[in-house]
Amino acid sequence: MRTTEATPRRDATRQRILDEAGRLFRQDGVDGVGVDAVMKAAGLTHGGFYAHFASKQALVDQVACTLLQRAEANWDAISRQHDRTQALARIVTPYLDADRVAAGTCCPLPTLGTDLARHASSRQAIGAALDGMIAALTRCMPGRRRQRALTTLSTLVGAVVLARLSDDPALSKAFLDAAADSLLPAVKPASSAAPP
Amino acid sequence: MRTTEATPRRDATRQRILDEAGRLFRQDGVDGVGVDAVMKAAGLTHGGFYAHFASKQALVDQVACTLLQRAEANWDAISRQHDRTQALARIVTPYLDADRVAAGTCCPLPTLGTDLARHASSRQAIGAALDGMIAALTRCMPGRRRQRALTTLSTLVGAVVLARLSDDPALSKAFLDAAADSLLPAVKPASSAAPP
DNA sequence: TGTACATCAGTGAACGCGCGTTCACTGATGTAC
DNA sequence: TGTACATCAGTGAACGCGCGTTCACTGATGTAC
Repeated sequence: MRTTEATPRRDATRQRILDEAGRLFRQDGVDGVGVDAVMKAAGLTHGGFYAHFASKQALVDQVACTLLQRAEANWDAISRQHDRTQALARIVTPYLDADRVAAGTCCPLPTLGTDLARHASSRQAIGAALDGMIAALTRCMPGRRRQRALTTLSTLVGAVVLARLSDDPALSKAFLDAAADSLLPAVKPASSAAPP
Repeated sequence: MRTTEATPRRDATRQRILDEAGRLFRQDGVDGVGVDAVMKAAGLTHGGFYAHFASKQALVDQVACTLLQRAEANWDAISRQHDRTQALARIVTPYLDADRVAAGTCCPLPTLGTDLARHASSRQAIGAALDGMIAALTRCMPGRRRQRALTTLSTLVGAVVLARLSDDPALSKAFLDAAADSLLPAVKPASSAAPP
């Protein structure tokens, strides 16, 4: 890798590579997207990649950290700026947005979760971001019960995994809507067995 | 691929390949496990693979269908042989078993979900098995509410995804336990359930 | 201001390794007589 | 029962393609004077 100073143009290119890689990795998986495809999406040729990243693995690490830290920062801000109920709605609703899931701009946990569990690298940064997301969710729970935040996150992640897996668009949407209804009881008060 | 009759010995070998592939694919992902590794795990050399399967893709399809249909049949039987509450416990408890998750013998949805969404093939069979699993879960819900079954499945899948992603064993177990507590509100006893 | 030179981001051909796949062959099992 | 032959499951060397990686080169940008 060439080791040169940072430069406006260089930084912009690097950011474009990161953005496109983030989108493509979430859509087709780390192993399903080559360096070639990432660079092409960024409007470049594959050879230039190594002027920005030491290896594909380094790109994967960077993408994972960036996306998770961004998600954590977002949830953290929301959970501090709003009251419990509204904060939860502002976290859950966009998370379960069907368009976002389809476009590959959703949370990295459902789409890259299994990939990251395997390409295990920089797991420390991943763990820190995960802890932050849990802390933000806990702030949204009645009584700040962490256990309930863990379950909420599980439901969110599982719903997106299953929505992506479902061939039938109706079933796909049903998973997302069911999760939203269950996690935001204010919208639909039918949910009976919510443990206090 | 050689096209010969079925034979006891042939069938046993084929089954061994399927079993090992199922375990390895769930542990390390479809792209993380080569034909070589699968055959080695089955006590054979890689060359013989194509006497049993037309291609690696064919093996992936077969493994996915087999595992999902087995899970569906298991849930279906449980949901018909027990009352609602106990059936749910017999489904949820082994699903969230930490040892099973670690050993790669858990449900294929969390581990292969994203893989299958990408290697999209035989999605029809996958969809059918998924429908069956939802139907079985619905039978366990008060009022047989399908929406609640969808959420339950999301929570189960998400908890396993997150447990596998977590570096910290304590956090990993916390995801599984939180989901179990949330999905089995009344019952506390750890009923030893039958294997799939 | 224009010219000469240095530096830089990006190009694209080429390399090499891994992995899916093929195939000629082998040792074992089963069968006919 | 033993011998000869056919069939089979599995072996392991080899092939070829894809993809990560390297590198000599190019055109553009910036700087010195």
